[in-house]
Amino acid sequence: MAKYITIKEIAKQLGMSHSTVSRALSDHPRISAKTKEKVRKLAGELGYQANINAHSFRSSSSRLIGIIVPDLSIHFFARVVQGMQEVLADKDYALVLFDTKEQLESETMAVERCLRYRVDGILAAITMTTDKFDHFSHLIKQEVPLVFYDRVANFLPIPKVVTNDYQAAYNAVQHLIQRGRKQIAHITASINLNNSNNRLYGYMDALKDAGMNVNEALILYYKFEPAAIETFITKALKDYPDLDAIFVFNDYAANYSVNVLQKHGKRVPEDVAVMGFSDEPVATHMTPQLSTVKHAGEKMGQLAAQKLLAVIEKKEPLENEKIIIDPELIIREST
Amino acid sequence: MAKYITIKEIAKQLGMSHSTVSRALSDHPRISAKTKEKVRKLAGELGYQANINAHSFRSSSSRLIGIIVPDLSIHFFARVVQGMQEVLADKDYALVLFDTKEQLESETMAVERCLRYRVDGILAAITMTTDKFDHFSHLIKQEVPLVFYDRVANFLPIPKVVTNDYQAAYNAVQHLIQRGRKQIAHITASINLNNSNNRLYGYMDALKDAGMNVNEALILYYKFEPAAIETFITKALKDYPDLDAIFVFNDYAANYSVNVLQKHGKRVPEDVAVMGFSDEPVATHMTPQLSTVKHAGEKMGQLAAQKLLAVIEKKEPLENEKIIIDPELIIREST
DNA sequence: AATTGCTGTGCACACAAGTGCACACACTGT
DNA sequence: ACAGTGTGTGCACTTGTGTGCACAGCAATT
Repeated sequence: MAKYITIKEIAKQLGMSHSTVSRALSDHPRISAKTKEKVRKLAGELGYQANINAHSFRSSSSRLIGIIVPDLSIHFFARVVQGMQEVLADKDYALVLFDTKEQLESETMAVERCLRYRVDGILAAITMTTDKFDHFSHLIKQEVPLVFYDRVANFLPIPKVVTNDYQAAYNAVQHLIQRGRKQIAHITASINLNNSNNRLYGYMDALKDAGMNVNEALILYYKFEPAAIETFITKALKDYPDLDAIFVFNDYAANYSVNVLQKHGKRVPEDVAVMGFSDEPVATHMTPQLSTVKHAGEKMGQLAAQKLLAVIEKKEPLENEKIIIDPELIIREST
Repeated sequence: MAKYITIKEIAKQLGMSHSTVSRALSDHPRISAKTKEKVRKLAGELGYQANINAHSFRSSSSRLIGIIVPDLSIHFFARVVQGMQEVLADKDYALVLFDTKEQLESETMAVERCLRYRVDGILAAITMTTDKFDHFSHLIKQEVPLVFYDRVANFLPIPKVVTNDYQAAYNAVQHLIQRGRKQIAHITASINLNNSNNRLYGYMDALKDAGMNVNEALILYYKFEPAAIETFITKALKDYPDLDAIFVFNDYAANYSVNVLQKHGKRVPEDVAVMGFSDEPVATHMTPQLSTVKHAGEKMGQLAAQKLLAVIEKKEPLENEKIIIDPELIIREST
């Protein structure tokens, strides 16, 4: 069992009361310089570290922030968490991490655990399967500071940090059109996430605004079975031999699409341009390097953490504020 | 401020003492079924969650495990953390995450914070720049359960979970030799990590055992400046036109090496075979797909967490045990 | 010399939850 | 009727830290 050093131990060794030690360590004016020196010296030697646990009682602040992440192995989310830590560590908060593995059940459990650990606030991105929100409503009722990032439940009246998926998709498709592409397919996620829906609407509107038709046969609602992409592209190439661009909702699926196209003897970008979304590492590792939309993970993490701190520290009531990170196209070789 | 529900609140609303509520919730035999029912009903309605903080006082167990990671955005480490969570969540531990960004200073701070939060144990991988170990010695002195994973300080007498880097590299190079390669270069990391050193020794011994010479001119001690790889390969191709394989210490650098080779008009694997290390997502996303060595992140996380739990629960003294995960070659297109 | 002021220290309590112990009450048996 | 037994509940104390308040000790002022 760990032998943690407490102020009591220091007090015992110095023959003074624990309150004197406490005051000496917090540089209280009514403690003599001599006593302070003695206490600090011994604390240093013993490697004393204040028990945050005990401190949380009096201050009713645990100095813990709950981080709810759908899948940490997605590079974007790892970057978000890094951004959060940068901001939170500065203010002496630690991160309690919960990876929900895209499972609603894990998400509910994560929220419960956050309550038990009495976290000072929660940063959450919902799973792809989240269709109940009682656990979040409950947090709001108990006035636990909560900020959504990236994957948000729009109808819940709390701050949210998101990328402008609609605009990003619109710009991406507009870019393809400006490159002279006439027949642009789209692969989207067949789930109830605003992100992919907004990207879908951005795609549609960009086409419409350019006077082009939206063709449902050229839209794949992808359910994360790679084979569906191959089937879709094969059929699309047969039915629409003039297909000359695909806009894909994430870089992994875009990479897979490129592989399928190349298998069919299509050159990318000469025959078919491919545009991804997120700027994951894969984008620069593929051949050709993928044009994509920057999904600024670190920045999103920082903004979300800053917003949460503002809510915690200023005791602002939760507001339905939306912080939007503007999209940025990254044009590489695939378009 | 968050309105957390306490047993006191429940007791107040039901007009009984908090100890009765406490006993009712823990199904104490001396509480009537009627009382238990009333308490449980109200607890459910109010969304009561026990305060782990308060509980840690009496049990002197915070139910927190400190996770020290060099860089969460490296896919391998994200997988390790996921593996850890799988094991720890089952036992009702939560993860306090510290990303050290490969900085010794951050690592020292992370250890201090772990002490302040009174974590029940720590899982750590050291940074590439860690050359002082006082912070870890201090943990050992205070008997805080500690297990190293992947990046370990060998001389510290605590459990470690590692992949057999030597054997993995040996097998990888042996595979290249079996494919008929005669002139095999190696790119290693020029840092004091056992991992890359062991991979280097594995490379050397595989060559020697096959009766081949180790040529220092064909070894690059890489300092994470990509330009160095281009310079190295260009010079190696000029000086040794028969260069027909490169074994690289990680997949990202391997991917970059493939790009450089292709730029020089070399076909991979026909002219030069390339072998990576880690099986990061990039390995399957590149063209050609990269042969590499499996670096089983999730499994490593699970093993490390299990070992830590064993130390915590059985109160085993820290031992200098080494858990070795056997290497597994993944042969794809690049060899 | 007595009073006042100032400074340093210690005591007691707060916080949330759990537990040993004591006590109250109901019921049983003699 | 009363001791004995069993059951349900509350009190008080525990944990580490910080803070309000009281008080001790000493110096300065009256």
